[in-house]
Amino acid sequence: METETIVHTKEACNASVTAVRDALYALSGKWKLPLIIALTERPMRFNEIQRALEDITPKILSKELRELELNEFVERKVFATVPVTVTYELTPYSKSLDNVLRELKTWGEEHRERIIASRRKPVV
Amino acid sequence: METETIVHTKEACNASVTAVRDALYALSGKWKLPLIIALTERPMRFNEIQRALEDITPKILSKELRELELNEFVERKVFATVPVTVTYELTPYSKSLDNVLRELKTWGEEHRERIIASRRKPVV
DNA sequence: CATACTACTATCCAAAAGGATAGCGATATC
DNA sequence: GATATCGCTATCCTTTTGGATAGTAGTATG
Repeated sequence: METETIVHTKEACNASVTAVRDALYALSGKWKLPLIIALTERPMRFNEIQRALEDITPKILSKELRELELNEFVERKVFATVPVTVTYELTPYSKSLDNVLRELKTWGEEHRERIIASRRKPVV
Repeated sequence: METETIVHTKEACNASVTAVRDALYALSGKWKLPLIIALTERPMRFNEIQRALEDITPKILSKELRELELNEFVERKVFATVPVTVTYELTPYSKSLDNVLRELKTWGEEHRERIIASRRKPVV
Protein backbone atom coordinates (compact mmCIF):
# COMPACT_ATOMS: atom_id res chain seq x y z
CA MET A 1 0.00 0.00 0.00
CA GLU A 2 1.34 3.36 -0.91
CA THR A 3 0.42 6.53 0.80
CA GLU A 4 -1.87 8.58 -1.35
CA THR A 5 -0.57 11.98 -2.25
CA ILE A 6 -3.44 14.35 -1.74
CA VAL A 7 -3.17 18.02 -2.47
CA HIS A 8 -4.94 20.00 0.20
CA THR A 9 -5.08 23.39 -1.38
CA LYS A 10 -7.38 25.77 0.38
CA GLU A 11 -9.61 25.90 -2.70
CA ALA A 12 -9.91 22.14 -3.10
CA CYS A 13 -10.80 21.74 0.55
CA ASN A 14 -13.37 24.49 0.46
CA ALA A 15 -14.93 22.95 -2.62
CA SER A 16 -15.15 19.59 -0.87
CA VAL A 17 -16.68 21.10 2.20
CA THR A 18 -19.21 22.92 0.08
CA ALA A 19 -20.18 19.82 -1.88
CA VAL A 20 -20.55 17.69 1.22
CA ARG A 21 -22.50 20.43 2.92
CA ASP A 22 -24.83 20.74 -0.06
CA ALA A 23 -25.50 17.03 0.18
CA LEU A 24 -26.04 17.11 3.92
CA TYR A 25 -28.31 20.08 3.56
CA ALA A 26 -30.56 18.33 1.06
CA LEU A 27 -31.18 15.59 3.63
CA SER A 28 -31.22 17.73 6.74
CA GLY A 29 -34.17 18.56 8.89
CA LYS A 30 -36.36 16.43 11.02
CA TRP A 31 -38.76 15.18 8.37
CA LYS A 32 -36.99 14.79 5.00
CA LEU A 33 -36.02 11.17 5.50
CA PRO A 34 -39.38 10.05 6.87
CA LEU A 35 -41.05 11.84 3.96
CA ILE A 36 -38.86 10.21 1.35
CA ILE A 37 -39.46 6.82 2.89
CA ALA A 38 -43.19 7.36 3.07
CA LEU A 39 -43.35 8.36 -0.59
CA THR A 40 -41.17 5.43 -1.58
CA GLU A 41 -44.19 3.19 -1.26
CA ARG A 42 -46.58 5.26 -3.32
CA PRO A 43 -47.63 8.80 -4.19
CA MET A 44 -49.70 10.41 -1.48
CA ARG A 45 -51.94 13.37 -0.95
CA PHE A 46 -51.15 16.16 1.49
CA ASN A 47 -53.52 15.15 4.25
CA GLU A 48 -52.64 11.54 3.72
CA ILE A 49 -48.99 12.26 4.41
CA GLN A 50 -49.92 14.29 7.42
CA ARG A 51 -51.81 11.35 8.84
CA ALA A 52 -48.96 8.97 8.05
CA LEU A 53 -46.34 11.13 9.79
CA GLU A 54 -48.39 11.58 12.86
CA ASP A 55 -46.74 14.57 14.49
CA ILE A 56 -46.05 16.85 11.57
CA THR A 57 -47.99 20.10 11.33
CA PRO A 58 -49.25 21.38 7.99
CA LYS A 59 -46.88 24.33 8.01
CA ILE A 60 -43.81 22.14 8.40
CA LEU A 61 -45.09 19.53 5.98
CA SER A 62 -45.69 22.21 3.40
CA LYS A 63 -42.21 23.62 3.88
CA GLU A 64 -40.46 20.27 3.71
CA LEU A 65 -42.37 19.25 0.59
CA ARG A 66 -41.43 22.52 -1.06
CA GLU A 67 -37.77 21.88 -0.34
CA LEU A 68 -37.98 18.34 -1.65
CA GLU A 69 -39.61 19.76 -4.75
CA LEU A 70 -36.88 22.36 -5.23
CA ASN A 71 -34.32 19.58 -5.02
CA GLU A 72 -36.34 17.66 -7.60
CA PHE A 73 -36.84 14.65 -5.36
CA VAL A 74 -40.59 15.07 -5.36
CA GLU A 75 -43.12 16.06 -7.96
CA ARG A 76 -46.30 17.84 -7.02
CA LYS A 77 -49.36 17.12 -9.11
CA VAL A 78 -52.64 18.97 -8.89
CA PHE A 79 -55.89 17.30 -9.95
CA ALA A 80 -59.01 19.28 -10.75
CA THR A 81 -61.24 17.09 -8.67
CA VAL A 82 -63.76 18.41 -6.19
CA PRO A 83 -62.35 19.28 -3.81
CA VAL A 84 -58.98 19.66 -5.48
CA THR A 85 -56.50 16.90 -4.73
CA VAL A 86 -52.75 17.25 -4.78
CA THR A 87 -50.36 14.35 -4.89
CA TYR A 88 -46.69 14.20 -4.11
CA GLU A 89 -44.54 11.49 -5.61
CA LEU A 90 -40.87 10.66 -5.80
CA THR A 91 -39.15 11.53 -9.06
CA PRO A 92 -36.80 9.20 -10.91
CA TYR A 93 -34.03 11.58 -9.86
CA SER A 94 -34.68 10.79 -6.22
CA LYS A 95 -33.11 7.40 -6.99
CA SER A 96 -29.77 9.17 -7.21
CA LEU A 97 -29.88 9.33 -3.44
CA ASP A 98 -29.75 5.56 -3.12
CA ASN A 99 -25.96 5.25 -2.94
CA VAL A 100 -25.58 8.09 -0.50
CA LEU A 101 -28.35 6.82 1.71
CA ARG A 102 -27.01 3.29 1.67
CA GLU A 103 -23.55 4.48 2.72
CA LEU A 104 -25.00 6.66 5.44
CA LYS A 105 -27.15 3.83 6.72
CA THR A 106 -24.32 1.31 6.80
CA TRP A 107 -21.94 3.70 8.44
CA GLY A 108 -24.58 4.86 10.92
CA GLU A 109 -25.33 1.32 12.01
CA GLU A 110 -21.68 0.41 12.49
CA HIS A 111 -20.94 3.67 14.23
CA ARG A 112 -23.77 3.24 16.70
CA GLU A 113 -22.53 -0.22 17.61
CA ARG A 114 -19.01 1.02 18.04
CA ILE A 115 -19.92 3.93 20.25
CA ILE A 116 -22.21 1.85 22.42
CA ALA A 117 -19.54 -0.85 22.76
CA SER A 118 -16.83 1.62 23.69
CA ARG A 119 -19.03 3.05 26.43
CA ARG A 120 -19.41 -0.40 27.96
CA LYS A 121 -15.66 -0.92 28.31
CA PRO A 122 -14.21 2.48 29.11
CA VAL A 123 -10.54 3.33 28.88
CA VAL A 124 -8.51 1.60 31.62
CA MET B 1 -34.15 -5.68 -14.77
CA GLU B 2 -36.62 -6.94 -12.27
CA THR B 3 -38.36 -4.85 -9.72
CA GLU B 4 -36.77 -5.28 -6.33
CA THR B 5 -39.05 -6.55 -3.66
CA ILE B 6 -38.39 -4.44 -0.63
CA VAL B 7 -40.23 -4.97 2.58
CA HIS B 8 -41.13 -1.64 4.10
CA THR B 9 -42.19 -2.68 7.55
CA LYS B 10 -42.58 0.20 9.92
CA GLU B 11 -39.74 -1.15 12.04
CA ALA B 12 -37.29 -1.56 9.16
CA CYS B 13 -38.00 1.97 7.95
CA ASN B 14 -37.61 3.46 11.39
CA ALA B 15 -34.31 1.63 11.83
CA SER B 16 -33.07 3.00 8.51
CA VAL B 17 -34.12 6.51 9.36
CA THR B 18 -32.37 6.24 12.70
CA ALA B 19 -29.15 4.91 11.20
CA VAL B 20 -29.04 7.58 8.52
CA ARG B 21 -29.86 10.23 11.06
CA ASP B 22 -27.08 9.04 13.35
CA ALA B 23 -24.66 9.37 10.47
CA LEU B 24 -25.94 12.80 9.47
CA TYR B 25 -25.78 13.92 13.07
CA ALA B 26 -22.13 12.96 13.41
CA LEU B 27 -21.30 15.28 10.52
CA SER B 28 -23.76 18.03 11.25
CA GLY B 29 -23.00 21.53 12.43
CA LYS B 30 -21.16 24.36 10.85
CA TRP B 31 -17.61 23.37 11.79
CA LYS B 32 -17.25 19.56 11.85
CA LEU B 33 -16.19 19.22 8.24
CA PRO B 34 -13.72 22.12 8.26
CA LEU B 35 -12.26 20.73 11.48
CA ILE B 36 -11.84 17.24 10.08
CA ILE B 37 -10.22 18.63 6.97
CA ALA B 38 -7.90 20.87 8.95
CA LEU B 39 -6.77 17.96 11.11
CA THR B 40 -6.29 15.77 8.07
CA GLU B 41 -3.04 17.55 7.37
CA ARG B 42 -1.56 17.25 10.83
CA PRO B 43 -2.36 17.32 14.55
CA MET B 44 -2.91 20.81 15.84
CA ARG B 45 -3.14 22.67 19.10
CA PHE B 46 -6.26 24.48 20.24
CA ASN B 47 -5.17 28.00 19.46
CA GLU B 48 -3.62 26.83 16.25
CA ILE B 49 -6.94 25.45 15.07
CA GLN B 50 -8.66 28.62 16.12
CA ARG B 51 -6.31 30.65 13.95
CA ALA B 52 -6.73 28.26 11.03
CA LEU B 53 -10.55 28.44 11.13
CA GLU B 54 -10.63 32.16 11.32
CA ASP B 55 -14.14 32.81 12.56
CA ILE B 56 -14.62 30.12 15.16
CA THR B 57 -14.92 31.20 18.79
CA PRO B 58 -13.26 29.18 21.56
CA LYS B 59 -16.59 28.10 23.00
CA ILE B 60 -17.77 26.62 19.72
CA LEU B 61 -14.40 25.11 18.93
CA SER B 62 -14.31 23.46 22.32
CA LYS B 63 -17.80 22.05 21.85
CA GLU B 64 -17.18 20.74 18.35
CA LEU B 65 -13.91 19.12 19.38
CA ARG B 66 -15.66 17.43 22.29
CA GLU B 67 -18.26 16.01 19.94
CA LEU B 68 -15.62 14.79 17.53
CA GLU B 69 -13.89 13.17 20.48
CA LEU B 70 -17.07 11.45 21.65
CA ASN B 71 -17.49 10.04 18.17
CA GLU B 72 -13.88 8.88 18.29
CA PHE B 73 -12.85 10.82 15.21
CA VAL B 74 -10.37 12.90 17.18
CA GLU B 75 -7.96 12.14 19.99
CA ARG B 76 -7.04 14.79 22.52
CA LYS B 77 -3.53 14.66 23.93
CA VAL B 78 -2.28 16.77 26.81
CA PHE B 79 1.44 17.51 27.14
CA ALA B 80 2.98 18.66 30.40
CA THR B 81 4.88 21.48 28.81
CA VAL B 82 4.98 24.99 30.15
CA PRO B 83 2.48 26.28 29.48
CA VAL B 84 0.53 23.07 28.95
CA THR B 85 -0.17 22.22 25.31
CA VAL B 86 -3.03 20.14 24.01
CA THR B 87 -3.13 18.57 20.59
CA TYR B 88 -6.03 17.21 18.64
CA GLU B 89 -5.46 14.62 15.97
CA LEU B 90 -7.58 12.39 13.77
CA THR B 91 -7.89 8.79 14.88
CA PRO B 92 -7.52 5.81 12.55
CA TYR B 93 -11.25 5.32 13.00
CA SER B 94 -11.91 8.66 11.37
CA LYS B 95 -10.87 6.96 8.13
CA SER B 96 -14.14 5.05 8.25
CA LEU B 97 -15.76 8.27 7.13
CA ASP B 98 -13.94 8.25 3.83
CA ASN B 99 -16.56 6.31 1.89
CA VAL B 100 -19.44 8.30 3.24
CA LEU B 101 -17.70 11.59 2.62
CA ARG B 102 -16.71 10.59 -0.88
CA GLU B 103 -20.30 9.65 -1.74
CA LEU B 104 -21.62 12.86 -0.23
CA LYS B 105 -19.09 14.94 -2.11
CA THR B 106 -19.77 13.29 -5.46
CA TRP B 107 -23.49 13.51 -5.05
CA GLY B 108 -23.29 17.09 -3.80
CA GLU B 109 -21.29 18.20 -6.80
CA GLU B 110 -23.61 16.55 -9.31
CA HIS B 111 -26.67 17.80 -7.52
CA ARG B 112 -25.47 21.38 -7.50
CA GLU B 113 -24.86 21.25 -11.24
CA ARG B 114 -28.25 19.74 -11.87
CA ILE B 115 -30.13 22.28 -9.81
CA ILE B 116 -28.28 25.22 -11.32
CA ALA B 117 -28.87 23.87 -14.83
CA SER B 118 -32.57 23.34 -14.24
CA ARG B 119 -32.94 26.91 -13.02
CA ARG B 120 -31.48 28.18 -16.28
CA LYS B 121 -34.04 26.35 -18.41
CA PRO B 122 -37.27 26.39 -16.45
CA VAL B 123 -40.23 24.17 -17.24
CA VAL B 124 -42.02 25.30 -20.41
C1' DC C 1 4.63 44.26 38.47
C1' DA C 2 2.27 44.55 33.95
C1' DT C 3 1.80 41.82 30.06
C1' DA C 4 1.50 37.63 27.24
C1' DC C 5 0.77 32.88 26.30
C1' DT C 6 -1.66 28.36 27.10
C1' DA C 7 -6.52 26.24 26.81
C1' DC C 8 -10.30 27.00 27.94
C1' DT C 9 -15.28 28.36 30.65
C1' DA C 10 -19.23 31.64 31.72
C1' DT C 11 -22.71 34.68 30.60
C1' DC C 12 -25.49 36.72 27.65
C1' DC C 13 -27.56 37.26 23.04
C1' DA C 14 -29.14 36.49 17.97
C1' DA C 15 -30.58 33.64 14.32
C1' DA C 16 -32.57 29.52 12.64
C1' DA C 17 -35.44 25.60 13.00
C1' DG C 18 -39.48 23.62 14.55
C1' DG C 19 -44.23 23.74 16.36
C1' DA C 20 -49.18 25.08 18.19
C1' DT C 21 -53.23 27.09 16.92
C1' DA C 22 -56.38 29.34 14.05
C1' DG C 23 -58.28 30.30 9.79
C1' DC C 24 -59.39 30.53 4.55
C1' DG C 25 -61.92 29.54 0.03
C1' DA C 26 -64.27 26.25 -2.36
C1' DT C 27 -67.61 22.63 -2.37
C1' DA C 28 -70.44 18.77 -0.65
C1' DT C 29 -73.16 16.54 2.80
C1' DC C 30 -76.56 16.42 6.66
C1' DG D 1 -77.69 26.69 7.33
C1' DA D 2 -74.17 24.05 10.20
C1' DT D 3 -70.55 20.93 9.43
C1' DA D 4 -66.90 18.47 6.97
C1' DT D 5 -63.14 17.83 3.58
C1' DC D 6 -59.36 19.46 0.73
C1' DG D 7 -54.74 21.86 0.78
C1' DC D 8 -52.90 24.76 2.53
C1' DT D 9 -51.27 29.98 4.94
C1' DA D 10 -50.68 33.33 9.00
C1' DT D 11 -49.35 34.42 13.47
C1' DC D 12 -47.16 33.59 17.43
C1' DC D 13 -44.12 30.95 20.40
C1' DT D 14 -40.33 27.58 21.95
C1' DT D 15 -36.18 25.11 21.25
C1' DT D 16 -31.86 24.58 19.24
C1' DT D 17 -27.76 26.30 17.31
C1' DG D 18 -24.21 29.43 16.89
C1' DG D 19 -21.76 33.54 18.41
C1' DA D 20 -19.77 37.92 21.02
C1' DT D 21 -17.40 39.19 24.86
C1' DA D 22 -15.14 38.74 29.04
C1' DG D 23 -12.68 36.18 32.28
C1' DT D 24 -10.09 32.08 34.52
C1' DA D 25 -5.39 29.66 36.37
C1' DG D 26 -0.79 29.01 35.76
C1' DT D 27 3.66 30.41 34.20
C1' DA D 28 7.06 33.24 31.81
C1' DT D 29 8.94 37.38 29.92
C1' DG D 30 10.01 42.41 29.74
